[in-house]
Amino acid sequence: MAPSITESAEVRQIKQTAYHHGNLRRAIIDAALEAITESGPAGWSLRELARRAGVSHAAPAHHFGDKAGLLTAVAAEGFEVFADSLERAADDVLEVGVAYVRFAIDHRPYFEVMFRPELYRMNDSSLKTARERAAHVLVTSAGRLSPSPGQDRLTTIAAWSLAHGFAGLWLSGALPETAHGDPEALARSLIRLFFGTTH
Amino acid sequence: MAPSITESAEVRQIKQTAYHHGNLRRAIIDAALEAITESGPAGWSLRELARRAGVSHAAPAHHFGDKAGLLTAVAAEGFEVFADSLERAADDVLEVGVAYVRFAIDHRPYFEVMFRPELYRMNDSSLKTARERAAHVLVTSAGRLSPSPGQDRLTTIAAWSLAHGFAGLWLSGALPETAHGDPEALARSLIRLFFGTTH
DNA sequence: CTAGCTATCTTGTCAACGTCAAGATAAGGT
DNA sequence: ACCTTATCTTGACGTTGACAAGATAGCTAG
Repeated sequence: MAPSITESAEVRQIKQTAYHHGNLRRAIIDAALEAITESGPAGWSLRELARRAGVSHAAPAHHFGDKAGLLTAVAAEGFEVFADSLERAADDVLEVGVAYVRFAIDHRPYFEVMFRPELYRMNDSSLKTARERAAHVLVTSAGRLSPSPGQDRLTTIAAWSLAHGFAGLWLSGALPETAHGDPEALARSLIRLFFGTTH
Repeated sequence: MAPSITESAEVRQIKQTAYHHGNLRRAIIDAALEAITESGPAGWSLRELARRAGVSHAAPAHHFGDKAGLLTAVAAEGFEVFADSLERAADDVLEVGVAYVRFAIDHRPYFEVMFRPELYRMNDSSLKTARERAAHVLVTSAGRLSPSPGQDRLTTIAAWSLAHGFAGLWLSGALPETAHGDPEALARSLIRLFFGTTH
């Protein structure tokens, strides 16, 4: 550290009084993810995020425009991580479902924004492409499970609903006490129960 | 103004300038349901609801305490309508699932609050009893579907997840274009697909 | 190396918000 | 007829999202 000549990036990261933050965009998104984890996608303010990042109250606006803009960025990033996770499991249909549930639990703040379209702007291009990338994995992998050729569509929606519903119920704490334990293992059992014991 | 004899209830309902509203609690909840339908469970203000009901900005506080109090009342009422709907279908397991989805779509504003515990206070007693009443129907009816006696718990969670997930995906508009049409008929097909053709 | 250009951040402001406190009004029982 | 209580209003305070204008610094051309 402590470079002698120029105000390098390292110095800027350390001293909080610097005029330029260095990577405020990332810092605000990270602060938003933290805040969403603590109190949901609406339990915080832009000004609070700015305070956490050590900048003035109007600084975030330059990067995101407004609150919906920030949530659009969060949702877009979420769909990208989501699509990556699903694609990594795309070979095995069971694992796609497990990856769906694991994403919701491991990346809860993303998940809580992504499926709440009224919070952000769905016409964002990077968001749309990532979203379609994730949907593609779901449709192609779940279609393989179809018992009869005419039921691809139905089977896909069913598998998707099962994973999505379990994730949502788990996150909202609505499941009865008997459902405690490891959510990933439980999800695996659920999917197996439905699609036979092919795995 | 200047009523001749008595300020009857009819008069009070008509003239908006009356000091007492008549049934402000109901009016505010109804206004909240409307506002949630239009812009989600966070896209409105208490003051806006007061304006819609034609009362001053602080009037709602007397009935609900604060915003979370109002949302608690909405959630409690929602769980009661929900439990009623499920109980009415409790004979037929397939119909319980259909009733679940239909409630989410027909009473969307309730549904959007009920499964977001961070919005309200879960320790409300009337809310808890209605919530347990609904859960009881789900557990007992879905348990009957279990293929083997040891899998009651898993079967219940699976059926619940399927209905809940389909409802949530439908409401958020996340399903692909191929899934358009009548959601109730689609839900019926989904449940049949999973639990065999016993119906 | 320096002059200016542009991205980035700050400061100041505004209307609207949730909440509280204090007062006004009406309803209903004694 | 009174008066107690529930209901609603008025006014205020600190906070919020958004906007406008100014300050600062990194970058590029000359």
